[in-house]
Amino acid sequence: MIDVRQLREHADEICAALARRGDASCDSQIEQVVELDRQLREITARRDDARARINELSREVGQLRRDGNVEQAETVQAESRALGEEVGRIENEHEAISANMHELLLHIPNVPHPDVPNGASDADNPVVTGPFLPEGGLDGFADHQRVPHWEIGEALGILDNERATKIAASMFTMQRGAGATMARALCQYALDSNADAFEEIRPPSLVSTATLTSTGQLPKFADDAYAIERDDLWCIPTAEVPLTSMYSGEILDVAELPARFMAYSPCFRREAGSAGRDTRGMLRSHEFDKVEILALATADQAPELLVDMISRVERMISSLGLHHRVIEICSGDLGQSHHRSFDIEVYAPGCEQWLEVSSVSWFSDYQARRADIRYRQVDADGKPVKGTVLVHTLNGSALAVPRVWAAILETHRQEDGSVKVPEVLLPYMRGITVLGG
RNA sequence: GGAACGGUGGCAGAGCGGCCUAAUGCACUUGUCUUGAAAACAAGAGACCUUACGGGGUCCGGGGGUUCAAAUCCCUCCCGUUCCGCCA
Repeated sequence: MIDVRQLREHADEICAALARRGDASCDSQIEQVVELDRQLREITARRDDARARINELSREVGQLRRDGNVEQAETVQAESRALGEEVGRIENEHEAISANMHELLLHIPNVPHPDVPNGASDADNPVVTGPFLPEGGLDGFADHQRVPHWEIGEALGILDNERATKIAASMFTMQRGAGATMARALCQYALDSNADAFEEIRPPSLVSTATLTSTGQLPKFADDAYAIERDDLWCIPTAEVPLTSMYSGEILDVAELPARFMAYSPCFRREAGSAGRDTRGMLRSHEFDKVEILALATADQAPELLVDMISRVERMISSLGLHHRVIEICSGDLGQSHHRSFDIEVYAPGCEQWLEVSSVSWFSDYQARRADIRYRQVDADGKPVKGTVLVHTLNGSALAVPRVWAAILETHRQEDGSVKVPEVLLPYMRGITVLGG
């Protein structure tokens, strides 16, 4: 959510910033919110005055009854009762306006960072780092690398999606043998690589409706999540969901910031609307493994953390011997909650496409307002300052297993058809150095 | 799943229709005293909304109800502890 107070005072600037997203409906929504906010404050004032009067009268009644003056007490009670009915009416009005305003606010997207490039769609996302490719560029890959991973996986007996489909449904995957080992090795490697700065969390994989609303998946994207209706729980689509909500409703000490967390988790996505797309191999599936990194920070700390998180992902991808580039998401392609966002893409020579393997994003205080995560500031002497401030949140995938797994198969396939395991994964591979060797 | 008991300020913990504008203790902050500290004494201290910056309102797990008035009574949901059952 964006800040209503900001909206009140700088509506024009916010409208202009949101216009860059290319969504024309924002102007009228903001106009409505500003008007509802005005009404709400007026009604709140009326309600509070009436309540103050009731409190006063009730105290009077108490005193009169103690004094034994029953008759006068009853007169005052009658007055108070009438006021109570009035408050009830005002409250209903207040409730209606407040709900209306909240609903509108939930749909107004975050303001893009000033440095976000203008653009209409993903076609306009500029490459900001790389591409890092072999000599000869996209033509520099050898013929033995130009085999799609689903063919490699099947030939080596380490991918068995047919059986995954049999026991679950289409778009579920299953790795076996050394393939399964390598999938797990990737998770361990990603966790170990970030353990210097991030606390490891093993969060719940099912969360409440309230939790899924805090991070913005609900109410708008309910169709994309698996629901367990009987118990009113949802399967998490990413560890971002439980990690962001860990401190919801809490007030942190500024000394605790930046607070950095990482978690391995399974991720469940219904992929509604994606049926039939990327159905082969590992490019898109209903359940996959991912290691997520996330930070709660002050506004000042956020830009530096963003850069750090991106370079962590880049280093990891490079260390696996993969070819990558970093693109910045342009204003028209930016997700609803995002303030600024970068994708790390890996080139998969077998299926001949750039695969999005990570998205690192800065949400400013947009998520924190929804999740109510704040911190207390201190002054120059280190003493707590009155009041609280919302944190900024950042997160990104440190490593999403399936697409990296696929890129490894294709990139490191050797002339004899086997696949060389990247050196950094060897400590987790139980002695396996080659898949299918 | 069954039963019992709980959920109150940073923590502990009283209150069980009206001086609750929430006792008391610990921790905290600021003063006084002191060379400094400790101790003692005194005062203060939360969050949120709103404001004509004087204030006003809300917050005792959540929601609803009874009442002139609810931390306190009623309903309901959530969470916790203990015991039983079941289980990895």
